[in-house]
Amino acid sequence: MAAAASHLVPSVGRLGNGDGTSERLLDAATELFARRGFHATSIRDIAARAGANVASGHYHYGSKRGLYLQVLRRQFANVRSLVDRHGPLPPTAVLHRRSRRELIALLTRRVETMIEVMIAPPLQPHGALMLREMCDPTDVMPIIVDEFIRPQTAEMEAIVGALIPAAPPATVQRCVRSIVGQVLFYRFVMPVMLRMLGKQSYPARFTREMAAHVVEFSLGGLARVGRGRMPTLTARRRRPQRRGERGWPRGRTRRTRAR
Amino acid sequence: MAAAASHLVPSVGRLGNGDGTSERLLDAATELFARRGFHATSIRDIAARAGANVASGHYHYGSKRGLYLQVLRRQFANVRSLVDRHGPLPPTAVLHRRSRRELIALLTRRVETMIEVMIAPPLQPHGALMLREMCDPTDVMPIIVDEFIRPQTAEMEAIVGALIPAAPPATVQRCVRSIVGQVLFYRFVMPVMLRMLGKQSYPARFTREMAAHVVEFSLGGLARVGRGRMPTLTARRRRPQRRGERGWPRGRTRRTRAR
DNA sequence: GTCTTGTTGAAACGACTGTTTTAATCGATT
DNA sequence: AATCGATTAAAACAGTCGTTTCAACAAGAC
Repeated sequence: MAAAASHLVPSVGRLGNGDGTSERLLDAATELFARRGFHATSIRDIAARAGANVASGHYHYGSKRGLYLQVLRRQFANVRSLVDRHGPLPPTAVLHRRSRRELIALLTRRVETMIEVMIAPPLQPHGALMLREMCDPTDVMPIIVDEFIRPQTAEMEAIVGALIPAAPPATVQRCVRSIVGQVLFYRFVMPVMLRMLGKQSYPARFTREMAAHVVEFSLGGLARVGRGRMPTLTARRRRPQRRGERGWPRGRTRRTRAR
Repeated sequence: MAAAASHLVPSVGRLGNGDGTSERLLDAATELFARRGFHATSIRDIAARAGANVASGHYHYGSKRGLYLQVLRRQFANVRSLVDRHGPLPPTAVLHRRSRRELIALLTRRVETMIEVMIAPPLQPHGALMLREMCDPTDVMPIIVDEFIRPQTAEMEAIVGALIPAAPPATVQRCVRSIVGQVLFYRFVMPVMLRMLGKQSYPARFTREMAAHVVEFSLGGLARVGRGRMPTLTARRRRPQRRGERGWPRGRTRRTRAR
C-alpha cells in the first residue's frame, strides 16, 4: 500500500532521469507498447527489459493500464514541447499582416517539424503510439485531443487562414486537414511505403523531398480552393446556381452517390 | 485431420453464402478482428458469436492466425472487386489523349470510391483491418501490397500522369500520395476527427464535401507542382535568376534544414 | 538499538489463452 | 442397413496473463 508510488501522484512532468526503477519501467514500457501494442506486451516483458520485478509495475503505476496511460501522457508532453520549441505563434490579427513569404515560411516550418517528429528516422515512439491510439482509443485520447491536437490545429488554421483570407472557416479547416493528411499519410502507411520503396526506413533525402513536395502541393491547393467562394466540382461557373445555396458552404452537387 | 477444412484448400473466393459454420466463423472473425484487433479477440468470442464450438475455428482454418489471414484475404478481395466495378482503366497512352474534363471525372470517381469504401458510413471492416495491419504488419501485408495497393497506385498514377504530362514520374508519385493521403487521413484519425466534430460517425454531408474538397485542393496542387521540371528543394534555379520568382514551379529555397 | 516508511524480490492465485483430444453426430454412398 | 468421411461437441491440456500476497531489505527518525 505504498504511498509514494507515482500512480497516486500524477506528476506528469517527471524528467527522464533514467535511473530509478519507475523511470526504467516507463522507458521500457514506452518502447514495448510502441513496438508491439498494449495487448501484445506483457508486464513481464516490461519488467525484464527494465531489470525490475514483475510486481514493480503494479507498485509504481497501479496497473498495466495505468502504466500505459502514463506512457502516453509523457510521450505527448514530449511532442508538445518539441513542437513549441520555436516559441508561440503570433496572434491571428498579426498573422494577417504578415507577408505571403513569411506565412509560407511559417507553414513550411510546421510541416518540417511534423515530419521530423513523426516520420523522419530515427523513429520516435510518438507515431506508433498515436497510430495505436487511433486503432483502440483509450481514456487518454480525449486528453490528447484537447491538450495537443486542438491547439496545434488552431495554429495551423491561423497560418492557413492568413494565406487564404478570403476563404470561409470551413474551407480553412479542410485545407489544414489536407496538409496534415499528406504528412501523416507517410507515417500511417509506413510499412506499405517502405516495402514499395524497398527500404528499411525513410532515407533522409526522401523525407526532405517529401517536405518540399507537401508544401508546394499545398500552396497550389490553397491557391485554387482559397479564392472566396467554394468552387464546386464540375463547376458550372458562378451563375446559374440553381439549387439555392449562397456560394460557399454549398458542397458539390450530382455525382454524390457514386453509382 | 479432416480433409475438407478450408485452410487446406486456399479457395480465396468463397462467396458469402452466410450459412455454413465456416462462413459464420469468417463473418464473426471479420467483425471482431476489425473492432478489437487480433490479440484482443479470442477464438472463444468468435465461436460464440458464430454460434459454433471453440474447436471449429481450428478445424476450418487451422489456427487463429490462419483465420485472421483468411479474413484479410477475403476482405481485400472484396475491396478490390468494389473498386474495379467500373471496369478497367484505359491504358496510359489512351488516357493521355483524353480531355482534361474527362480525366478530372476519372480522378473524382476514384476519390469518391475510396471515400465510399473506406470512410463513409456504414463503416466497412476494411478500414479498421487495414489500419491494424499498419500497426502490426503480418504475412498478408506483402500480398496486399502486390495484389491491391500496387495496381491501384499504378492506375492513380496513370490518371494523375495524364493530368500533368510534363511532370517527371517521381513528381507524379508524390502527387498520388498527396491525394490518397488526404483521403486516408479521415479514416486514420477518425476517432480524433469525430470527437472534434462532436459526432458518432461522419455525416453524409461531411463526406460529400470532403470528396469535393480533396479533388479541388488536389487539382490546385497538381497545377502548381505539375509544370515540367521537378522543383528540387534547394533548387539552385537553372540559372542565376535571383529570387525574382517566375511564379509557378519554383520550389522553395532555403529553409530546408529546419533549424 | 527499535520503529517506521518506502521499495524490492519471489512465489503463488485464479482466470483466460490457443490448441488438442476424443467421442458423438450427420449425410451420402455402397 | 451398413459404412465411411466430414463435421460438430465437450472436455481437458499446458501455458501465460494481470494481479496479489508477503517476506526481506534499506534508510532515516527517535
